[in-house]
Order: sequence, then C-alpha cells, then structure tokens
Amino acid sequence: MLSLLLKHFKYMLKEERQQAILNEVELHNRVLLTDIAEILGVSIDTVRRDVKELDEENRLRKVHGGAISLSFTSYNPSHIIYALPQKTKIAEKAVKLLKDGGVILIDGGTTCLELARLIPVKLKLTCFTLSLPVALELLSKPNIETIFIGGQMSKDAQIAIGANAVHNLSKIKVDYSFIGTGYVDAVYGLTEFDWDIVQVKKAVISASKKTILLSISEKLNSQHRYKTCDLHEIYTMITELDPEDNILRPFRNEEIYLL
Amino acid sequence: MLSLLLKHFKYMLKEERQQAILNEVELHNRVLLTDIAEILGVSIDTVRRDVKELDEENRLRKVHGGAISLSFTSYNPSHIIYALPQKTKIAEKAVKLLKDGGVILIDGGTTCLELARLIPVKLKLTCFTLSLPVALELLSKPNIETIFIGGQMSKDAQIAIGANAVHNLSKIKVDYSFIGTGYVDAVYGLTEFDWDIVQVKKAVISASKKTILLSISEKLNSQHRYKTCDLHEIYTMITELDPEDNILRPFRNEEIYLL
DNA sequence: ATAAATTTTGCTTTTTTTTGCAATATTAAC
DNA sequence: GTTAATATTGCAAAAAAAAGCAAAATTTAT
Repeated sequence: MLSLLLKHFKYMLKEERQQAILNEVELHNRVLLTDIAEILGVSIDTVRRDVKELDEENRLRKVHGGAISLSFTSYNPSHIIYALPQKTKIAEKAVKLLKDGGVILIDGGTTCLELARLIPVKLKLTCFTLSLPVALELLSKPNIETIFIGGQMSKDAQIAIGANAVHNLSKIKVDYSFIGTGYVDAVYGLTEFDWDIVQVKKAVISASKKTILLSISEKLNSQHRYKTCDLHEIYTMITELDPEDNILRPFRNEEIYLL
Repeated sequence: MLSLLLKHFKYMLKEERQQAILNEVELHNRVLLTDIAEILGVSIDTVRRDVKELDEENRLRKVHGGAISLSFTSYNPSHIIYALPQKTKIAEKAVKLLKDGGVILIDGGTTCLELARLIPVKLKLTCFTLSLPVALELLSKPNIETIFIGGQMSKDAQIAIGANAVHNLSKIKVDYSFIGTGYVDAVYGLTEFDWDIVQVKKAVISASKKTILLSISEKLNSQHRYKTCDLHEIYTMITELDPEDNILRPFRNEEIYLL
C-alpha cells in the first residue's frame, strides 16, 4: 500500500501530485483517498480536490471514498447499427414499461442493446442478461444491478447459449423479459435460424412473468426453420410503428398488446 | 548542479538564462521558481517572466510554483492501457504456456485482456472467463470455445462476482488459470482492495490445477487489506522482468516458478 | 561617442491560488 | 432505524502571481 512512491519531495507541484495519483489509479485500478493522502503526505482535502479536478478532466473517475481508472468503465463499440432510428424508437417505448425496483431480463441483439442504452440513469433495476454488449452497457449505469447468465458463448450473437445457459435461466423468474427475434409471423409465431438460439429464448420466456417482443416492422410476416414460440406467449409486441398502423393488422386479432 | 549553471554569473544574457531554465526542466521534468532564482542569482520575478515567455513559446509548461516539461504533461488519452509494453511482454511469455486442446481460465484486468488478445488464431482452446472484455476478445478468435462464468457483475472490474460466480467456479476444473492481482508481496502473498474480488479469485485458484500469476513488476512488494492466497499457491509468476532480475530476489526462495 | 528611447530587472503592493482545518451535511454500512 | 465514514462548505494562513513603478542596462539614432 505504501508503495515505492514515497519520494518525499519537500515541495511537490500540484501537477506532479496529480500525476502520482493517476499512476496509482492506473496501477491498481482503484484507490482510496485516505491511502493517497498518506502516501503523498498531504491532507485528504487536497487529494479530494485533485481527484475532483482529474475527474473533471476525464482522466479518472471519482467515486465515493476514492477513484477508479477509466479503462475499467469505458467501452465503445464502433459498428454501424442497421435501422438504428427504428430501433431507438422501439427502445424508447420499451423504457416506459420499466418501473423502479423491477427485475427484468434483457436479451441480445441491437434492439435490446439500444434499450439498455436508453435506461435512465436514475432508474433502479435488477437486470439479467445473456448478452456481452448489453452487460457492458448496463455496467455503465450506476443504479442497475447486473447479473450475467453464464454459459457457452455464441461467437456471432455474443450471447450465452447451450445447456448451461438454459439451466441457469431455469433458476430465475423476472417481471419482464425484453427479447428480440430473427423472424416473426402472425401465424407461425417467432422463429429463428439457429436451433441453439431457440433453446435459450424458450428458457427466457419460461423465466418471465411477461415477455415483451422488440422487433422492427421489417421482420414482420417472415419465418424460418426453428420455432421459438407462438405469438400468444408474447405479452406485448413493440415495433417502431404506430399501434394502429395497417401493417400490424394481422397481429391485432391475437391476444397480444401492440405498442 | 550549481557549478554547471553558475559559470556566467556576472553577465548572463536573457537567452542563456532561459536556456539554463529549459535544461533544468528537461533534466528533472520539473522545477521550482524559487530554486531557479537561487541557482541563477536573479530575482524570482525575473524567473517568473522568463518562464512565462517560455510557456508562451511552448517550450515548457508553467504551473503554479514552477514549471514542468512538456513530455511530462502529455498524458494518456483515457482508454490507453497503463504500462502496456510491460503487460504485452508478460502476455507473450504466458502465451507460450498454452497447448493445443487445453482448457484454461482467464481472469479480468488489462494484463489478462492482453493475454486473450495475443492468443494465436490457430490455437484450439477451451477458455473459461469471468471478464466481459476478455470474453469479447475471445469471441473474435475462431478456434476458441468460450464459456462465461455467470453471476452478479462488478461495475468496476467488469467481472462476475458473488456467490453465484463462486458456485459456478466450484463446478469446473481447468489445466491453467491466468490471474491478475491488485497487490503482491513475497511475505504477504496476493492481496486485494475488494473483498468480493478476493472470494472470486480464491474460487478460481481452487478450480485450477495450476495457477499462473500475471503481474507487472511495479506491483511487487505492495499489499492491501484482503488476502487472496499465499505465494506458494501460485505455480508460476510472470512479470515483464528477466527471471534473474534482482528485483525478483525476494520471490526466488519461494516454491514458485518465475518466468 | 552621446543622448534618447527602449528593454530589462528588482522592489512593493494587491490579487489570486493553494492548502489545511473545522463545522455541517450526506452517504454508506450495519 | 443508528453509527461511522466520506463530502461539502466556509474560512483563514501561506505561498505565489500579477500589476505598477522606478532604477539600471541595453539598444538605437544621431
């Protein structure tokens, strides 16, 4: 704890001191203000002010009692998301369903990732997820408790799949799950290209009191080989369209809310 | 220091004086105005004005109470990894321990992330991990089967922690685990800042036939409040140093391989 | 070479910054 | 809930910077 940093200059310039603080933070990923004060031989007020400045300069992150390294809090995926405006609209509608203190599960896929991104910072939630990008996004929210459902990882979907993931899902129950789908049809229900993915989605639906489907309208009236579930197992379907839009007419007969 | 600079005591041109200031700054990275004034035998006002001019010419940076070298100020634009060259060297050594068809576990932290990054594409491995960034990195490797150990996620470390993660770890056994540590000391062993992290690391060590510690030498001979394990529980310790380096002498007595 | 103009330098005073302390409020832990 | 730890705020002392000024040094013009 008292590292070799103790050079004890008689006069230490503020910049040197701040550099020393950054060094400790980068080295150990997080530090206590009290430790730093002791190491540098200055008052805790000075350390607090230094850390505040460094935080304002975005060179570290100040937290209660200490500071943490930025490399531990940042992740910026730089891919282009297909049909982002529509997905954002869907996510905005979905966010309105969230209630403080709720327990939810967020699936993988870019629409669900967008939902995770739009969760208000002040909202307190317990979120389960199978998706690495969603998990990373949730970790940046201070009031979200994130639980990752482990298992074998799918390289392309970046979600946990396989028997282990299914088994882990069988042990939980959430208020709402927000899922995506490869294909959705009023008659054939939700279908997928991958068998593994279907197994996981089935397990997700079983683990949910209510399942919310997030899907851009482009996917409507399409189907594929493996079936996830019938449409009536879905509590609410959210698209970017107005619920009264004609395109949604085939779905209006079903026992399903449109949003 | 004095003798070198006092040669033109009586008649020192402004330009010479400024050059002398620059020399001092480059030599020590930092300088106090009061020291310079004393060394050069001029008033502090003169030094102040000189430093102000040099700052305006971008030849050094003036700070409260002194000046610092420009190279000292050029700070890492946030998500650059601290001490990356050392960590890369460690990862390069660690990669050599990997064998085709092996089953390993990779911990979180930037050094372990670097290891994941350097795994050769042709190598076939089964990799367990608790770390989101490591998992994402592994997914980009075509021949790696990745299994994520689920559980409650730590916002700071971006790894799974808590009872669930520990329980999941208790069900597996890997050939090698590669772990990082916050602090390591020849006497006190591996220690951490966080109690939760310690619990997970203990579980990782239990799940491993052999544990490999990856640590930059800067962390040696430091300690914190919670203990992960004694040094003899570590099979091999890898630093960026040559194993014969004197800094590693305190660790050479232990029943531990240095690499 | 000499005088005038300009720059440099050191001194004093005023203003600003930095730092530590104490009182109070807030947050986290139990 | 209560208690302990941490943050915030206001304040005062000390250090440093800035501004104004006059003497000394240097440059320029003649």
